[in-house]
Amino acid sequence: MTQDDESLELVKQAIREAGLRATPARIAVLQLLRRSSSPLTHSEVTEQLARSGVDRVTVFRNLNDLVEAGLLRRAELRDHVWRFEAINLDSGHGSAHPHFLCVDCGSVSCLGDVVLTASSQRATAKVGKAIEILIHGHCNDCR
Amino acid sequence: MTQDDESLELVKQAIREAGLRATPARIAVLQLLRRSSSPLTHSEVTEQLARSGVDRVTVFRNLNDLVEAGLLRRAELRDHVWRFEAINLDSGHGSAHPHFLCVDCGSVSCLGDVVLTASSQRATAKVGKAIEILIHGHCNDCR
DNA sequence: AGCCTAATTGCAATGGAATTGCAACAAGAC
DNA sequence: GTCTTGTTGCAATTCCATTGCAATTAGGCT
Repeated sequence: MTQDDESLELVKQAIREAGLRATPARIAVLQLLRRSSSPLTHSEVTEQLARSGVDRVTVFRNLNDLVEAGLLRRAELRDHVWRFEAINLDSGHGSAHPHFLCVDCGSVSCLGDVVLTASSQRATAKVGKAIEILIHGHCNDCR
Repeated sequence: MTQDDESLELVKQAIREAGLRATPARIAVLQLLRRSSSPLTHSEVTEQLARSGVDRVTVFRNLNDLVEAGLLRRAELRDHVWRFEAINLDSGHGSAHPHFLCVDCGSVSCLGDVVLTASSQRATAKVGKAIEILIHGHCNDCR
């Protein structure tokens, strides 16, 4: 079994486990993003998959479906265009933890041990119940 | 001189110092945002100023002009909508501060006094330079 | 106060991302 | 194999943001 066959099976399995059908278009989208070293925009994904005859709208729906299924993450830089990134399951996504989003390259890093000060937690609670903390900035690779 | 006259003069002065003409539409936009306690979207600003007969496009251009002039800040809070916030050098909103975005109703609050713990700041610095902290959650009105 | 010019406005038209409706099609359970 | 239901492709549409252009006006100048 080649490396590609293996990754193909992993991708199929992940899609099915998420409750979606493993269609060629869906597989291609997830595989492309898992292999990409940086988040891709919808049009970048479309461009790649147009050769395989996949429709723009299908790419769009699949990206959204995969986000909803928890296999992709939607990131937004400052150009008002959605970017999509595969979520890597190995790297401890068990408990909720803050993320750092680089507004230059779009990469997302996990900040496992970042927390608010006690007084900040109280201030936040006054406004509502926090479910996610996201820090925007310029990552060290982009400077 | 009333409070309003005073703030009107301050707004006019700020616009002129930025190298722009103090037109009624421009004044209204900046005044509205300086009085708002949270960032407003373009459509929220438009809605407010439509009564005064200001065109959508004019609002748009003025928001952009004022951002370019350094009087407003454009924030992207992950819901794919631009929000604009006055940069007021004397009072809190000048420096970067965290925002709380309700994922239910989309309302935004400013959290002036929320900060990370010292160790969290160090952890963040390892990844990069933070420019905005964003907290998502359910606001108290939506529960 | 009145004039002049460049900045600004309003309106209509345009651009482009994202979405929807629907008929045709295919994945996967039986 | 067949059947059901999720999925796809295409065209049309919605929504947000921007642009071109003629009409208007702010603010410097006399």
